[in-house]
Amino acid sequence: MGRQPCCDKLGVKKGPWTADEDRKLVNFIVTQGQCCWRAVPKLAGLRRCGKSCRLRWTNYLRPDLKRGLLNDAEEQLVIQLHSRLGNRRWSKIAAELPGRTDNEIKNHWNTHIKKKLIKMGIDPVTHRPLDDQEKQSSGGTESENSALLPKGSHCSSENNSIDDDESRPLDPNPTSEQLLGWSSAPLDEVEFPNHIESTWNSCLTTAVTAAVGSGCRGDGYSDRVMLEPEPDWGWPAGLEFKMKDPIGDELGFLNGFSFSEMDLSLTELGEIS
DNA sequence: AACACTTTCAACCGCGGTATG
DNA sequence: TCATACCGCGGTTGAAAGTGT
Repeated sequence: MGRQPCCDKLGVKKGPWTADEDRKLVNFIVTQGQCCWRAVPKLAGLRRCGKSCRLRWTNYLRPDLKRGLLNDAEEQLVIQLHSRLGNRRWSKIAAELPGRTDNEIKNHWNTHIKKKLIKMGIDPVTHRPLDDQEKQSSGGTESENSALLPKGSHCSSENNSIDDDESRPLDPNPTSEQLLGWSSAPLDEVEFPNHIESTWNSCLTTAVTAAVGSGCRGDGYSDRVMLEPEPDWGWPAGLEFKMKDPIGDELGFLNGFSFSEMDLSLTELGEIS
């Protein structure tokens, strides 16, 4: 003996919502609040299934929703988060963008961002340059195939914006540095010793400490830390510290923090050399 | 103006995890 | 403990709007 069914499938209306249905649903939720969705259609006088009501409310009628296309900053944040979380975390991505729904972000990704990335020569699934992947499939070396995750500055307006000027011819074979807007110096890769990989926090702390010591800023990711030189400091090369995440992506991540803001000593630097 | 084709996005579907009886 | 419904999620669909010829 289980629960009662959510709704009688017979007589349940499907398809686009009418203004009258919207009004009924909004009136009900505004006056009664969100209770169990199963009861909503009946109490609100709607011939809809509760699931449909919930979807309509969360994706369209909620008063705190923003309208219109995602702006540049939101788009960049989506790209950044998608590089870490992938397609299976739209709800987590949406949680980082107030007023936006997972459905909206998913749609925007599929209709706009994906195409822009492809046009820029970046694989929207792996976030690596497409030509790098060709090299990899034809036997490129590990260093040639350095993974490139977009970071805060990756798509910033000053360096490498995803702009709307689609008439401008694109470099058919952009280098990874061009894609990132970094200097032409090669990336360094530091493999962490096993003992440092004992926990995510110790890895991150060590990498961040190294970054501070190197005069870099950057972003923390679930499985790596991307480092970029401060433009004014004249640091010669971008650095990438690659590390495993022993815990998994459920641990959370750090959004666009500045290394210089973190109070870390430099004593752990020796651990990665 | 008319048609074909493409793009957009709201809504649906089905699945997995959780709650309930 | 088990069967079943609820909930939330990601993937997909299809009607409407937009664009090209």
